[in-house]
Amino acid sequence: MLLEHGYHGLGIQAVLEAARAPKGSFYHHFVDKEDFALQVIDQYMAAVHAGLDACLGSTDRPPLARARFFFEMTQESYGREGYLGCLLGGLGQELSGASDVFRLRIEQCLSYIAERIGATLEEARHAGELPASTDTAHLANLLVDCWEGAALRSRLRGEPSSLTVMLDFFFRAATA
Amino acid sequence: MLLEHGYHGLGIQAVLEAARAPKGSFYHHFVDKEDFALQVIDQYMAAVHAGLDACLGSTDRPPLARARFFFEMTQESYGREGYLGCLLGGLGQELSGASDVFRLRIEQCLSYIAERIGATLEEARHAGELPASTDTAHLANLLVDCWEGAALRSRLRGEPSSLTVMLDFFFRAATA
DNA sequence: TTCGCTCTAGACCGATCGGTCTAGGACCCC
DNA sequence: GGGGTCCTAGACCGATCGGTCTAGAGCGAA
Repeated sequence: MLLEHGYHGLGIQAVLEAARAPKGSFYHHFVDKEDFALQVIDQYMAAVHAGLDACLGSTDRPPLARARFFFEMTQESYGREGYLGCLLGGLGQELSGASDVFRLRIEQCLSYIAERIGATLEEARHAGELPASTDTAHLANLLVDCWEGAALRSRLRGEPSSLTVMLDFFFRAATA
Repeated sequence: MLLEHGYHGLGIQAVLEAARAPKGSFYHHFVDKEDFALQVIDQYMAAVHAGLDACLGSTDRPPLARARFFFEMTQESYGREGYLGCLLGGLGQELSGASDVFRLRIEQCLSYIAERIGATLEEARHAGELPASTDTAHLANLLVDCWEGAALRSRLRGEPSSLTVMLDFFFRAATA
């Protein structure tokens, strides 16, 4: 719901109705709306963490394919939710002009993802999949940024082609 | 203000105070809040249109450099506003899950920008700056998407390096 | 002078907002 | 049985929300 309506567009009342929970319970579990949203982000990141572990930690693919696989799995999860894109991108855009708490948290999340991808890209570099001169940390951050842009476009169009086009372009260019 | 606070985070009262306008005037000029925001988008697009004309229409640079110049000028305008990123990206992320009016309008705006950039990339292709096999329409859409992602990251960090890194990567890859 | 149009002005409205607070149920331990 | 903890429950609160509405000022044309 937070992804669909955004932070300000989603009222507490609607959350309660969707969860069939009374207000007392909400404020027992969360300090306030901000805390709720931050916890939703944490939960989202737990899922991302699990996805990173599953995709990057496996050994049945070479490193570069493992990095790509993570994004392909992410694309599938978007599809299951109607191509509403990425929660981090959504909240990041909505809230970073007005809230440093969210801005820094979301920057931290994206940096974490880039760091994990970067480690795999470094493996790919050592394995000769990427040019030896590649700065894999920079490349990973660039990939995450471009992915967020493609996710926005996927969201606007309600379909996934921008994601696939971006991945194709990116991985072809990175290996050149 | 719409860029800083987002649509729902910005109340009419704050707009009125900033503009030193009374409510009667606001509702005289705009049907409702949605109309106001759509008009802000139109105004933003008028500025983008002017920037596209100025950057793409000039003849003192080759086509590819003209395309890049548009994004560099855009980056400068972001800088003047404190690196809050792109209004279209911001509103697109905030509103497209809940409002088809905004989703379609913003998709239209981004497509228009891509179309204009695509025409210049087509010139670049004819001039031999891009491989003959390049699908310039696809490439332009990809550039706009990646730009939006880099703009989000610039916004989160409050600085422009993601924009420059993305442009460098993109233009190097596109010409390869 | 009168009329019509454009625009400003702000009081007012009902609804919704996020959050506070009191009450009570369930469970466990002494 | 009593006390403590955890949690549910929802009435209540003041503030803000987007929008409506009435009044009036200014201007130009007839």
